[in-house]
Amino acid sequence: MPELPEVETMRRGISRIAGRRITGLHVPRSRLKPIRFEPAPAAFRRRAVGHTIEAVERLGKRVVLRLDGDLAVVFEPRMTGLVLLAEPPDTEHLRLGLRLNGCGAPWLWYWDRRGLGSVRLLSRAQLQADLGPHRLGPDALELSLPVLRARLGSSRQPIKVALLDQRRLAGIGNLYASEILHVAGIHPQRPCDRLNSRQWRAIHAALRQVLREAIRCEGSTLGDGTYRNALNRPGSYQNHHRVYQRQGQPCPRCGRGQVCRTVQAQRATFFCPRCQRPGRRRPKR
DNA sequence: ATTAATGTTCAGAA
DNA sequence: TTTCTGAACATTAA
Repeated sequence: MPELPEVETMRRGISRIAGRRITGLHVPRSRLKPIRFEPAPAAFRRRAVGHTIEAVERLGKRVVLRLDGDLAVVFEPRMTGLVLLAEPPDTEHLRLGLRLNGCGAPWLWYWDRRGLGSVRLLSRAQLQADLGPHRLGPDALELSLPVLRARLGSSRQPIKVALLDQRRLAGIGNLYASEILHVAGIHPQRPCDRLNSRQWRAIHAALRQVLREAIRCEGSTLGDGTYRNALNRPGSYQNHHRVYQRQGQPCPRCGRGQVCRTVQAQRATFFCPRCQRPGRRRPKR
């Protein structure tokens, strides 16, 4: 579930570790199936220990520690991964600890309940090959309106589905796609290539508004309570959700429509059928 | 007890 | 080229 706002919150929460050196690695033994670890823990330890964290960055939905020596540690939380400076929620699902030099919180943890995420140590070349611009589109937060339109405008995909494509633009996931389109007043099934300039402007504005507000709230902690910031505290944007997982409830915008749940590309989509009209068919000549 | 649902990414197919 | 489908995994709710 961590999407751009949650991952950005993680990044900010651990940014203070910049300048510290990795002095050790702890990989808890567990009965669970191990997460994707690259390279294997022994080689990871050999190559990472001794290097200094020069910067803490975000690439789409991933947290990247830039190390000296052209190395990078990439955390990819996918569904349930957390990057923490505080004590993890439990030890059962703890996957990795990085010991750092200096006083204060000397451990950086990676915790992942479902274990779909990964931790990788990559060279600059590997990072470029795996997460370069041909694999990841421009960051959703820094996207200008013309770039947004250039990257989505000619697609025949429904707008909701296109917003989730990380090669087109990076950072938006299932929750925020529904929220953004509700704020923009656009039906999620509308094909990209049939949106007009006014509608692209609305999507661009809504995208920025929703993501910024969600970051301010430190992300959304859903019902299962999995997502936490780096200090193991929940976000609060779930209290501002307009449509996500609110099917059957009245639309907070018009007050009259009932929020609908549908499925697109095997993912749940939420929208108000009254505020988000499918739009007219192409005018007859 | 079984099944569905959860959301992200990738491999492989259409 | 573009788009679509299923699998990966752990847990909870129905």
